[in-house]
Amino acid sequence: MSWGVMGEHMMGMWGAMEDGWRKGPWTAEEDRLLIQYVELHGEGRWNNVAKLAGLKRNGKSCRLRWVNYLRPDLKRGQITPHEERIILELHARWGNRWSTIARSLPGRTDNEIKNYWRTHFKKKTKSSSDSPEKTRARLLRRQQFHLQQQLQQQQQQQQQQQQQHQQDQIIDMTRIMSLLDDSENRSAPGFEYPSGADEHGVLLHSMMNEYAAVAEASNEGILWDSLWNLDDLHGNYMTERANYQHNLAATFY
DNA sequence: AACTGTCCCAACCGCCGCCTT
DNA sequence: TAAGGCGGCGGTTGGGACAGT
Repeated sequence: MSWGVMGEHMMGMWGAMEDGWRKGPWTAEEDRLLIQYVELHGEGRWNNVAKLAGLKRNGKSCRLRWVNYLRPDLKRGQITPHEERIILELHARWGNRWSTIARSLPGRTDNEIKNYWRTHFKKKTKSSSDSPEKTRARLLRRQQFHLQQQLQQQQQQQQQQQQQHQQDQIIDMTRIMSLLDDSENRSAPGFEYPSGADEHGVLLHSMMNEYAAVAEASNEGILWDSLWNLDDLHGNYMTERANYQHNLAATFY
């Protein structure tokens, strides 16, 4: 049963309007009204939605629905290995600043990344007690399930791909610039990075060179692989960083 | 077949900072 | 300058789907 249909079914229960506002799952009709509102008035001024669109939802609920679900530029489907690595990398640097992390992943929401981190981190700590076979089987099943979902979403994504490609190139440069900032901040008082991270600067320069080398190719896959494979050239740094990530994560759970 | 555990995701809640008046 | 409103953010919850027992 879809959320929309279910929402309609549950109007009586969920729809109970404390303070005059509806809560719970959104119906297809509510979605339609919200999309219509944003098309006409743009994002923001969410408290006006009730007045102008006739929705019995408060502003926060409308904003959340739009940002996390209805926005046309959202990327559906499973988090890719590249995205996963970016999440790990940025989480190691910024901690639970999900919205900040989300800004580096076009089409992904803070909510999505937050959910992903929680479930996958929990899985990792827990699965240490599982047998490797069990873990593999579970992952395989899940991959098959997601593959089916991806096929359905492929067509939709193809339409967005061209726009996405341009955006990704901007993000690549943003990443490099933020690393530059980070590199500068390392000398700032109070900054602590794991020992062995001296190669950070070298890594950064390698990335810059690599970026310049592959930029001409204008191939997203090559670009990202080149950037991320650099990690493997800096084993010590990565080991230290992994420890750092582990310790950081441990402070959150 | 029924129950249990796990994964995943949508949605809500409460807090905080910014902006406007 | 203070107060109130609003939007953004991170944490948490609830529940469906699915697999394992």
